[in-house]
Parts: sequence; C-alpha cells; structure tokens
Amino acid sequence: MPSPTHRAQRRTDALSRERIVEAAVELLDTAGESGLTFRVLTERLATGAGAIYWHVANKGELLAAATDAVVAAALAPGGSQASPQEEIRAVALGLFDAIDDHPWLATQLSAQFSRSPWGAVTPRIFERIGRQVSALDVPQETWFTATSALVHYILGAAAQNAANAVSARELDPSVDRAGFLDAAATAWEELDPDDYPFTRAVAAQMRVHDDREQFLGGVDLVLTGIITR
Amino acid sequence: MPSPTHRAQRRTDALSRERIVEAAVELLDTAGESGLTFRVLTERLATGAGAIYWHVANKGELLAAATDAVVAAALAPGGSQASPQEEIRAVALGLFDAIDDHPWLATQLSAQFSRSPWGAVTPRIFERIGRQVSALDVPQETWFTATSALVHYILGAAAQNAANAVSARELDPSVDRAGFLDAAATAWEELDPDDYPFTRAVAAQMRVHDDREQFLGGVDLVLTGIITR
DNA sequence: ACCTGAACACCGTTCAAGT
DNA sequence: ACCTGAACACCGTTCAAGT
Repeated sequence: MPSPTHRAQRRTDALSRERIVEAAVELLDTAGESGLTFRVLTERLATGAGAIYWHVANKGELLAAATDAVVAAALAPGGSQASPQEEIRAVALGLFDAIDDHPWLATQLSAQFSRSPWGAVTPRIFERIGRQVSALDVPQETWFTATSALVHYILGAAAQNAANAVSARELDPSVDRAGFLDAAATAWEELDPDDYPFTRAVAAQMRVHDDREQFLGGVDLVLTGIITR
Repeated sequence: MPSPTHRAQRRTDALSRERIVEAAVELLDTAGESGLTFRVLTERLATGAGAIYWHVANKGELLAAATDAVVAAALAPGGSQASPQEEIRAVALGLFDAIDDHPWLATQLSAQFSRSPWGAVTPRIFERIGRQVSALDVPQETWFTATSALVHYILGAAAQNAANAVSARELDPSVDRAGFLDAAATAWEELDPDDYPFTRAVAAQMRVHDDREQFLGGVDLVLTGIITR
C-alpha cells in the first residue's frame, strides 16, 4: 500500500545508467556474480534488453560501473586529519569492509585491475593511499614501490578474507565463524607433516585469529617496511 | 612427416585428464581465457564433449587443474640452500615469471583464491613461502601475518604486471615496452592536478621503472617490515 | 532520443546410445 | 570403462521496428 509520498519517489521511473547500476549492485549482492544476468536485470527493471544496452555498452562495462560505484562510496568520507599511518589504516579498513559487504567486489577488483589497470577504480585507490605515503617522510624514489606494495596487500588480503567468509557461508550456513575457523584449522593440522610442516605449525594461530586485527597487522607490517628502508 | 619415433610418441593417444589439462593450458596461452571452450577443446582433442566430462567434472575444475599444473611447474625445483630471504625472492620471481608467461594465471590465481581458498594451489604457495619465513628468526606469532602479507603482495604485484603486459600488447602490438610505459606516464602526467597530485608526482618514476626490479623491491620492503617488527 | 522484444550465435552440460 | 554427438537450457548481444 504505497502512500502518495512513495509514489512520488517512484515517479522518476525512467531508465537511466544510474538505476541500472544500482539494480546490478543489488543483484550482485543477493545472487552473487553468476546471478547478474541481462534477463533478470531486464525483468527487475521491467524493460527490454535493448533498453539496457542503450545506457551501457556491455556486461563488462556494467560490472566496472558497479565496482566503481561501490568503491567510490567506500572511499568517500575520509574525515579527520589523522597521521598518514592512521589515514592509510582507515582507507584500508574501508575497503576491507566494503569487500566484506559485497563479496563479489574482490574478484571484480582484481579483474578490473587486470583488464584495464588504470581504468577508474584502481587510480582512485592508488591516489588515495599514495597521497598518505608521500606524507610519510620517506624518499620520493620509494613512493611508487611503497604505494604499490600497500595497494596489493590491501586488495589481496581483503579479497582472501571475503573468500573465506563466502565459502564459510556456502559450506554450511548453520556453522558460525568460530566453527568454520576451527574446522579449517583442524584440516590444516591433519595435513601431511612432511609436505606441510609450516601450515601445520601455523594452524593454531589461524584458529584464534581475528580477521580485521590480522588484516591491520599486515598493513602495519608493510608500513614498517616502508618507513624503515 | 612424422618419423616412427614421433609416431611412438603419439601412440599414447587415448584421452586422459593429463592430456586435457595440457590442451587447456595451450589454449589459454594462445587464445586467452575466453578462448578456452569445450567446443574448441573438443576439436583439438578430436573427441566429443562427453569424453571430456568423463575425465573432468566441469569447466571450473579444468581451470583449477590448469592453474595447478602451471604453478606446480613454477614452484618445482628450488635448487640451492640460499638464505631464507634469497629463497623467498627466488620463489617470488618464479611466480612472477610464470604469470608473465601465462597471463591468464593472474586472474585464475585470485579466482582460485576466492573460490576455494585452500583448494590446492594456494596452500602450496603459502607453505613454500611460510617455510622460509619460519627460518627468518622472527617470533612465531608473526609467521601467519607475515606469510600472508608476502603471498598477497607477490600475487597482487605479479598479476598487475601481467595485466600491464597484456593490455600493452592489446592496445598496440607494434609499440614496445618503453613506448607503452611512456604513453602511460604521459597519461598520468595529464591527470587533473587537484584530483591526482600523487599519481602525477610518481609518473616519471613509472616511466623508467623496470618491472622485475620494482617487483623485487616490493618483496624486500615487506621482508624488511617482517624482520624489523 | 529512448525503448521493445524477437532472433542470433554461442556457451556449458547432460544423456541415451554405442563400443 | 570410456567415448560419441545430438539435444537442452541459458547466455550476451544485435537490430528492425516502434514511440
């Protein structure tokens, strides 16, 4: 029973690139990467396929736009004037949480990375992190390498974490995080001692670790390397 | 004009998982990720689709097997008993070169990473690097985070590099590496000074950098962080 | 300028049937 | 046990036709 106010909200009913991207993100969030299809998008938006193609060149561009929209939102505020280190940690955590909320983002981000390294998303992240690195009082010759290392670590680690979260849900939705970690750690402990001594040795650590804490630990580690050199 | 010796080689003509994976890798190398299709695979192997499905569950498994095969080869020898740092650099370079030779590996590696974090490839890399980290004389509590950071950096940076190589080829096959870097650097220098001050500042660095050197620089940076902490 | 929707080419996967 | 190949369901994309 929509009130007139709601109707007014729906009045801007015309198709637009924005509305399409929005619907795509929703679909990705709820149905995963394989759930984003021009057919269901067509139903959801109550139009024909051609209509979507009028606003968007192809599926790749749609995926890129969806990724871009979510990343832009995650990078948005920034807020206070903390130290460069704290800013970097904040940006990193923002991306970490975004990937956690939109697990498809992980794959997409590295795909963007691969397809057009300097398309739209990557430069935003690179610039955002790099600006803080340059404020870090380290020689300028190290900026490029340092920023690359940070960005690679952040995206890689966040992606890995999202993957863990997804596969945990898929494997057994009833089991909680602790249960999943426990099962994984146990699996590690049962690996062949000759082939996997290290992984076995580290299994206990993995059982009790906190994702965000561990993620930030890695950021600090790279930061330490940057400052020390 | 195949000699009898060659014929003997071709005698083991029966379909096998190994032969299928081999053909898949070849196809991926020459035609890219979108070139790997059950139809052309079927032609190449001169069989029917069902025959392939007898040996391989589905396309995902085939991709995983191809990735696994290439990574296993890249990680294979190891050789000398150098210092842990040197070993880590060697392993890193091995992966770097493998991704450079098989650009599809980059996407696939992070996809594997996402789909089944502890499927087959990732643990191999993790273990290989981790073993050296544990020999690094740093407290055991740091092993997990340190190894994760290294692996994330290595895969991320190598992937980025492969992506650059691919898009360089695609954009204009006639232009060489120096030309590509030059064009990219120029593009960076022409970015909006208000929005992208850092990227602009780092453009010159990017113009003259050497991929492998820069990659190893990042590895050293993370290693420094690990040892310093 | 923007949208419709049937049609096209192509894909991964299945399966009854063969050997 | 292993292979054949037609058939199925589904996909991204195009395009003549409408408004």
